[in-house]
Amino acid sequence: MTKKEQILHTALALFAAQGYDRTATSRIAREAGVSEGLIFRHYENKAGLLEAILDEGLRQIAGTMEGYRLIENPRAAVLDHIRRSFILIREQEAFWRLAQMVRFQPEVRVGAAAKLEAINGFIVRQLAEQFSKLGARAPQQEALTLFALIDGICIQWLQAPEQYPLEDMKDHLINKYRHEQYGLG
Amino acid sequence: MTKKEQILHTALALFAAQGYDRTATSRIAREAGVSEGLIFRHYENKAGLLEAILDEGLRQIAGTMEGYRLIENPRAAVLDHIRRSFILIREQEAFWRLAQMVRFQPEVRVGAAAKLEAINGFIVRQLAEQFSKLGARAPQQEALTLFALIDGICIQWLQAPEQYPLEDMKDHLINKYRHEQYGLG
DNA sequence: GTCATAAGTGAGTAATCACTTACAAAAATA
DNA sequence: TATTTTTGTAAGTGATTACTCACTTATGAC
Repeated sequence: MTKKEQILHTALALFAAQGYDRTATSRIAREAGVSEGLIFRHYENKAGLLEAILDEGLRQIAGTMEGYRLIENPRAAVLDHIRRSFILIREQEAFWRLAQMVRFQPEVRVGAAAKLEAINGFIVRQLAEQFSKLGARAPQQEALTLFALIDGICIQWLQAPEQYPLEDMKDHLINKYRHEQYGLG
Repeated sequence: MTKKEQILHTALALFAAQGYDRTATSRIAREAGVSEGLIFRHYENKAGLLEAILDEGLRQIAGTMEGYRLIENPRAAVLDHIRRSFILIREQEAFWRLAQMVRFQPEVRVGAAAKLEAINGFIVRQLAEQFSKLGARAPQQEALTLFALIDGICIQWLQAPEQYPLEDMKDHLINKYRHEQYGLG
């Protein structure tokens, strides 16, 4: 791992644990084992470091959420989306925690919001298409519902990872969406 | 409005708009039309001011969520919960935005987390009871699902209040939970 | 009216922090 | 080998900020 990567990695861990504003660049440097100046050699400023972290995380999310259209059966596609989402939740805990904290920070919204909204929009559109194929009366709302549900579960879990029954919720969700009849409603 | 209330009110607005750490106490004082020293006469420190704000918000939420047990019909109770939740979302926008931002901040979690979790626990328990009466196979998971869903919708809306179809989602949710058959699944 | 307490002010301060700068070592390039 | 570029460091620095303190003004209680 290069020192530049070391900085990124350490900053993610500290930002996620204490918050962006409460993490001093001097602390990042110390824990990463580099001089403080090096941070500003590799990244324009502290905000630039944050944006690099978010970019890297979003890149991985986009990667995981790629193989969408490959699945023909719409119900299988929805279930696959749920499974992939829970994998991402578990694998990227620090990133999600950081993302949650800076989500409403105006400064950040400018930089990373566009990319995040692009991914979100893509996912919701894909989901809506699947729900449409399943005969849902309001596919758009169904898609937004599932999206919000996964988001909400992720947040609840982040708040108490050792207590929240994440695995149970995944099974419950999959079971729910395996049998749901959208045409009836 | 007393100057103490003025401080609280102004601080909520600024914290919600810019974030807790990015809001200087000098700024709060200026916008509230008081001297900076007065803030520390009425509140022990900046964190104490934040806690007072959160306490006040939680008090109102607890109030709105009180009249629960009054409703006999379990399905009506669930629908009532959904309606009350959406009212709270709309009425307390600034509070929710602030709550979202500080939700993962360790320092805050110590103070306000206990109260919030008490309210959340109460709500989830009530919901689980209603779902149980409705014959749900997994009432606890059903309750957590609805809770996470509302939480997720709130967050999505907060992120783009002018674009997110909050009213549509409320109608969709109510319609969904009006007809849902929990015993089948 | 007097006194005690509460409300309010504003200038000051110690500490923190993001960022700079001057310089050195290492690596790449020729 | 000589030179240019990249990577790295250590010691600042100016600005910001939460909080204090000495002091003044208002509010009751008796």
